[in-house]
Amino acid sequence: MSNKLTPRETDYSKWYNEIVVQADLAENSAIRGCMIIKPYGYAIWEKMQAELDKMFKATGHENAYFPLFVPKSLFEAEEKNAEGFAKECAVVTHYRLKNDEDKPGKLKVDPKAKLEEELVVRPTSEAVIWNTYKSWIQSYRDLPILINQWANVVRWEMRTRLFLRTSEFLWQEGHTAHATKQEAIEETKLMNQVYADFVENFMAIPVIQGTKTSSERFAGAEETYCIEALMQDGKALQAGTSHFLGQNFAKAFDVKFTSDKGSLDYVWATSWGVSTRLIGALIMTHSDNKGLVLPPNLAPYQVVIVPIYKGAEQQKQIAQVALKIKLLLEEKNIRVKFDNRDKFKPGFKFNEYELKGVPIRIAIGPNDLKKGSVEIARRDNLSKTVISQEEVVNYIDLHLKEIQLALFDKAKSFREQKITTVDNFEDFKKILDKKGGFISAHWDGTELTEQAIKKETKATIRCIPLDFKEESGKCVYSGKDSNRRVLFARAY
RNA sequence: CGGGGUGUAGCGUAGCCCGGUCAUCGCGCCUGCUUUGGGAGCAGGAGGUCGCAGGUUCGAAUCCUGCCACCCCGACCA
Repeated sequence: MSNKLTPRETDYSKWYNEIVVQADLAENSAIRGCMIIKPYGYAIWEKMQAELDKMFKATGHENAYFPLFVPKSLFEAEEKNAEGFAKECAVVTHYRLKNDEDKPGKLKVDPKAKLEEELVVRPTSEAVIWNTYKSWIQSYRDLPILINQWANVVRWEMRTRLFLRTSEFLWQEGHTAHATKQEAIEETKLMNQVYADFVENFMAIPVIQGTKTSSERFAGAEETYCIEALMQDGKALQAGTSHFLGQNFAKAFDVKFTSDKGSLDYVWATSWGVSTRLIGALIMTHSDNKGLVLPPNLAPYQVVIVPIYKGAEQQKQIAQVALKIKLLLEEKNIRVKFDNRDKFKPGFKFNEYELKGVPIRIAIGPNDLKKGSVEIARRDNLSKTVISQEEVVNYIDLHLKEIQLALFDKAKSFREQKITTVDNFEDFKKILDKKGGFISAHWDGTELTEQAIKKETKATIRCIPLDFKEESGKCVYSGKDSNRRVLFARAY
């Protein structure tokens, strides 16, 4: 934490490792790819959780919790879903260890403690949850069920990437059950909209809403809505998904209900989730070479006060001013940290809080005591100004809001500038290599073309934007007719 | 699983080709004094199975063999 760090532009892990998270447990490579989220990083996640939770509640959802283990027989019930995840499942086969006779002091798996049925560590919870819903649903009066779960899941990826694709990650997964197809589709869209609102308003990350092509769709879904963001290095990131699951899970788990007309029907389902991947998105959208840049709405503390003093007497005087300002700010619900540690010098602290992305820093020194002033520094544009102590509360209140908007605007204009409309494959490849970002192009709608483009360029169709305009044209690859453009990009 | 690379103190590294006061340097850590408006200075100090196991040799971080681990690129990633 206290080393000098000189991050390179796209090598985020180099320094957020130090401040937010540790990529893996160096001592134990068996669990490489798992995250250790340090307190500061976790505080950001807690803030995200809190805000999302409010939005879920406001749209009628409740929290619940389901088991970590999924019996294999349940897991395989929905075929497509099982097939999609099968290759990345951690599986529990035994439930006991015993002393190893051959190696004193060591343990080994007790072969007698083999489980009758293997347990899959959930890569997602549809199976356990729908197995439960079966017993909860009989009548249309039991519907809808609108439940969210905060949990960890495990996906044994061949290749992990800090925050973006870790072996274990934290997320929320919503699982809803509905009486009608229409209602389930509405729910799917609504939650995608909730995600878009959260990511744009709290995280200050502009997103594009759209639907996935069939090949990019969630295993077992009939339609996948998503929000796609663009990182500073020009690569796209899927920031959240909301799935319309049709009746696939209801059929797999035999979940039927008696409708208000007396018929026996299968239930309609949705699921939706966002994960700690969003922290990665946050970092890769706003950060600069000095470290993180946090939007005020998510910063664990929005303001840090750093005292500058010589000697204990002066430290005491400055602390008085600092604490007074802290109280006044807190009355306005502004989150403030006063860093009065004597072990570190001001210059060191300045750099540390820039690395941590604290939106506003207040410095108070002997000059300020004399003049009744403070120095204010903004993290987003690194500007500094001196204002009087009376102005502080209003000034900061105003500027926190301004920083929030400024971050969003900056990210949005960056993204707009990185969306390129392209009409032939030569340009497609050129833009992809030289400029990156999203490419808006015509596509003939076939999986064949999609795969061919992916193979040749590594670009995939990120989404079919919801707000597309009807427009006739020719597929950028095959030259066949197309009536709308889709967004391609190289993605994480 | 293929192709390439790397393993030396908490972190980052030099040394390896050509074996012999070689275990180097920086950061960090500890103690003391001076410092404090942008990552402090000086002085002193602690910290090492040189990835592991064999082999060659009077002598191995260095050469040979085997193994292990990690990184990058591919395959894979709803």
